[in-house]
Amino acid sequence: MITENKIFENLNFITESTLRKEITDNCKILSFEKGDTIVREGQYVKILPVVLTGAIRVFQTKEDREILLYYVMPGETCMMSLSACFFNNQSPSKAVAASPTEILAVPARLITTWQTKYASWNNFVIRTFKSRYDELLDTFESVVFEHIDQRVMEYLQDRRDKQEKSRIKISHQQLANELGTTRVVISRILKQFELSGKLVLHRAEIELL
Amino acid sequence: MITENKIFENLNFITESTLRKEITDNCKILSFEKGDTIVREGQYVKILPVVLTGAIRVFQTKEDREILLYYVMPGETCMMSLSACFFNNQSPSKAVAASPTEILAVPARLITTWQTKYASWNNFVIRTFKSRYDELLDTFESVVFEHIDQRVMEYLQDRRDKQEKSRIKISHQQLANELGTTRVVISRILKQFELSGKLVLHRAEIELL
DNA sequence: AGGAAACGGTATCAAATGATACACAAGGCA
DNA sequence: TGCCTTGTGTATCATTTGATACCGTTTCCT
Repeated sequence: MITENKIFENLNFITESTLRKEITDNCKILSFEKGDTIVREGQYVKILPVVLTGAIRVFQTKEDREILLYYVMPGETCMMSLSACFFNNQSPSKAVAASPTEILAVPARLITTWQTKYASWNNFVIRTFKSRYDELLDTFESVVFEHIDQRVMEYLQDRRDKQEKSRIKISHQQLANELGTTRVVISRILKQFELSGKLVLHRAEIELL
Repeated sequence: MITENKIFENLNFITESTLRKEITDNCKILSFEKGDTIVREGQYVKILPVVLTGAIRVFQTKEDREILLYYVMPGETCMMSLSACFFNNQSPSKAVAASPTEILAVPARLITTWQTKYASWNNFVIRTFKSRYDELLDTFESVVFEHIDQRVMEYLQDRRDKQEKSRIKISHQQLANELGTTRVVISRILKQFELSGKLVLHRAEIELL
């Protein structure tokens, strides 16, 4: 079936055929446009979104500031929702589709059931907890011990390594929102980097050298 | 037996008697003096420490700066070790006994076994992942969006609420190490708070009003 | 008692970051 | 074409935080 292909080509770590059947029987696919809000701050979460295509941006806000927590990529799920589902909690952060995105919506009640029943699902859950924690700890360390200019450079290098292109499409405002600072600060820092020959600035695009 | 009492009076969430037996058969109790290092940064972790008495302080360091991640209290375990055990990883942070501390040392290999076998253990694992994540996220938010003076006040109020005493035994240097800043900064802020009548300073002790 | 170590107060200066304001350019769209 | 939105450069000033230095006090240890 066409639907099953779409699901399991990104969820190939799910090996048990009985689990595959449970998934197709109990879950549905939801689609979001770029910019759509998937989870609001403080929302009670009833489903676990597993990304099939696209990406979800999870971030924190305070007044007009934002800071990125992480992106949920295909085959991954959202830490917030996962822990919120386990304990019927509110999500502490916002989640927005970073591009046109399709998710597999897993009903909250099945998460724990499957976890005791299927090794691969349990693995998925544990792996999510662990990698999201490590990620957050990493970001935490940067925020605590590093200056913004280093964080900017690391962010750009990280992006470059992931996309394997040295031109990164992002505006100064967006970059500020990723790092929890303001546009002016970013513009100032980027200009310094350009003057010292580390990168070249284009409109809404940064070219690392 | 006296040992079993010591173990399970703090681990009363472990209900299965078979699991209790496995614990007494396979685990041992380790004792640490205040200040003893339990896990070094970058160490491979072979056992999961579950605190029976005392407390473990888990924190990050960079040069001469420190910042608190969390305390592991009786009946709790350390997130780092847990995730390090699951994936045979290095611990990203340091752990030190905050007071004379006894731990139950669970061999790493049993963590996953028990997790699929015993509901209460699985619960313990998931609960640990979740609460440590929430804690870290909370600290993260403070560091990103708040000024140090607010963080100092929140730290003190938090301590007061936990110990139910308005006199908090802590030196300025220790407080700086909890919050990732320096002694002079803390002294300055505390003096402001004292002048504005929010607290009274004593030697190595802060009295909240 | 005497000295070392820990603790805290404070002044001075520097650096990092933030806030505000304004100007101009590029691109989209009616 | 003309206008509006978005993106960027940059100056000025304020605030926050950090670094350093020096001093006096308290506590601990021998």
